[in-house]
Amino acid sequence: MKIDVSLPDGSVRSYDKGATAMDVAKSISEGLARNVLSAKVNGELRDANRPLPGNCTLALLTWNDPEGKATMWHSSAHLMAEAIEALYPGTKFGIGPPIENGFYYDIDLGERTIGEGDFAAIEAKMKELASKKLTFDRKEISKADAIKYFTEKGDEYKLELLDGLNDGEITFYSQGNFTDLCRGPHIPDTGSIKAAKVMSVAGAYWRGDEKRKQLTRLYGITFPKQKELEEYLVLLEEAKKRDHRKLGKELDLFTFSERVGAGLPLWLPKGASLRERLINFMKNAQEEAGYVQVATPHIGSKALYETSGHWEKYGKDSFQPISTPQEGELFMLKPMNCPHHCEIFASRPRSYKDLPLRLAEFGTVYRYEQSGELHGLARVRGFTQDDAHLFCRPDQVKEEFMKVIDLVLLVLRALNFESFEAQVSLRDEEDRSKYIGSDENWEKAEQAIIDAAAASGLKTVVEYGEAAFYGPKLDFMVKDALGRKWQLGTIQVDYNLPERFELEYVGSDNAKHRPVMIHRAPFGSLERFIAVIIEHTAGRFPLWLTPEQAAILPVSDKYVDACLRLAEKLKALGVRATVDERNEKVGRKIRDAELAKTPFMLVIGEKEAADGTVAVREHGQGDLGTMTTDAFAAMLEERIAVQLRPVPIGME
RNA sequence: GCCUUUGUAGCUCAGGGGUAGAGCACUUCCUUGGUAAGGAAGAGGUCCCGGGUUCAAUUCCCGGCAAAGGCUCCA
Repeated sequence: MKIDVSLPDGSVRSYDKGATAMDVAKSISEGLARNVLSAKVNGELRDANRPLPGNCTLALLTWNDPEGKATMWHSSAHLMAEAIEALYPGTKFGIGPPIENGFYYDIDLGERTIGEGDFAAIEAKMKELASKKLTFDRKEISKADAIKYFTEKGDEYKLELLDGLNDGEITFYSQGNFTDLCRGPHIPDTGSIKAAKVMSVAGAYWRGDEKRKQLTRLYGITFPKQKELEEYLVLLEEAKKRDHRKLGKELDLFTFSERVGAGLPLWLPKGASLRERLINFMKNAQEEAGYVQVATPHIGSKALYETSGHWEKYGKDSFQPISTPQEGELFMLKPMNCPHHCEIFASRPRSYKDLPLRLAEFGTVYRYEQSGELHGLARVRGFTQDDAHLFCRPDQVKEEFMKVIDLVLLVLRALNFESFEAQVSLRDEEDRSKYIGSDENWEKAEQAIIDAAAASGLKTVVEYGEAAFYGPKLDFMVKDALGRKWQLGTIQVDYNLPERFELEYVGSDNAKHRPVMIHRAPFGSLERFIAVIIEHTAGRFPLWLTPEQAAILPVSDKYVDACLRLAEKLKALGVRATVDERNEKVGRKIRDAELAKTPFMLVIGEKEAADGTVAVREHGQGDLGTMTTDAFAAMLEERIAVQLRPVPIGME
């Protein structure tokens, strides 16, 4: 008996019945066989050493495949569990899944506690066990036997997990002295794990339920090469250095004050100027795209949010209504701009000829985020959205949506985000109670997004349960310079709010029609966006955006006057530059300007003051030589033009 | 919101039941120095806030607030 195996390259190979994915790998090359971690058989993840079920499609997964990594880390969780069981007998185990960077295992150590000081011992034990090349053995087991095993072991967590499983679908995996309830798959043996590190320890509730016992969650990561672990640790160090909270302080961009309140950022002059430049950039782009600016207050009556549905949905978790001397009068801090914009649309009769109407506002909104969620600028309670609402006819939705996609891509290009993906965020497939509006409207909106994204040539991934409560979204996830993912811009199609606000326009048929709304914010929020660009650029902002483009450094205070005149001249030429008038040596001024990440330093001494030139030094590059002031300004202008040049849109 | 940890000068941090410490930053003076830290002197603190224990609390205990990490949540 032979079976046919179709490989991803399209080839079909024939094997004896009972062959495993590993056998297939060996038949291709020894090297591949060494690197195989798991396999995808007919689209299903399986152990590489399990016999293939018959004719099938097969993809061999290695460390280069995300699913291969996940298999390795899942197995590593088991390995860590074995190490923990060896070091701390009697430990009970919860769950131990792979995560984006590594894995964790939730454990119950009883009276014992574990701290960073214990990590080294666990790592050593893991490495010792890994080097034994222990195989992961899969075993199908009856529910009764499984219960018996964990009852004898006294592990109530596993028993609870078993409770939710059906007889006949239960499997155990064993390696060395450790046996775990597990669906698998696992790597062939622990020999692929060459480097292991326990990263951190934290508390986590059993099954994420705060009413239940808190277990100890141990995070770890493993690699097939020691060198990769070292590179990973370097990356973590780099991420720490780029932390926007740290850089925000060092670069004088923003601050927080206990007295003002948690999650309420205070923009310092440099940060505010940077923010202003982002706003102007977006205003210009929007003006070209036919938007009009509007402005609305920071509060609105409670009734407004009852109409929009926000009160019902988020009222109890929001900043509570503001009362006035008048009995029964209540106002809310606005959590979104859309209700205000709906009322602008409704302020007079609208014709189909007026559409699309694109109302834009840098609107500051306030949301009561849980205290534990606040995080620098990335998660705050008061923030400014580059918000706009497009009111259009149903037949305009697709084109308008595609234009918004172009705008988002323009923004990503201008800030050098090379890598990104678009996520179609749809309703939760099961629980629909979280959303307002009819199924019919939702389906129209979902289809509109999928169509527009496809027509724009965007590659998308679909996520269920990520929609806004009034409509589905297209969210842009960018990868920063360190490969970390951030959610930035969002575009949403909404058939529901126009209904709730009874918005209408008169069509060419002289009848009333309901417009469709598109909500969109390419930056998302300025706060979050700035947090991301700080970390993406490590504080070395693009020249057009950076608060200070050049530091003018007099060699001694004899040349301060010349420097001040130079600053005036540069200002007239559109260059942002300030003079370092301190009584310090030029070496010191250069050092401080370098640390402040100022892109250019202009050293002015006797020679430059006399002939009106500047000695230019570039951040991180060193001395560029002497040039005229005009030539320097022209160089800046040219560099900025290159940074902002529209690049033909090409997807990843 | 929950768990753990932390909170000392503008910043980074040491210390410790009995009158508060360093480096950097800041002020003044000296120095006028050409591409990553010139020198000296000085000023600067409600030791997060409130309560308790104690002869005595910045230190120990309790409660709050804030921050970090994690969990849950996110219009």
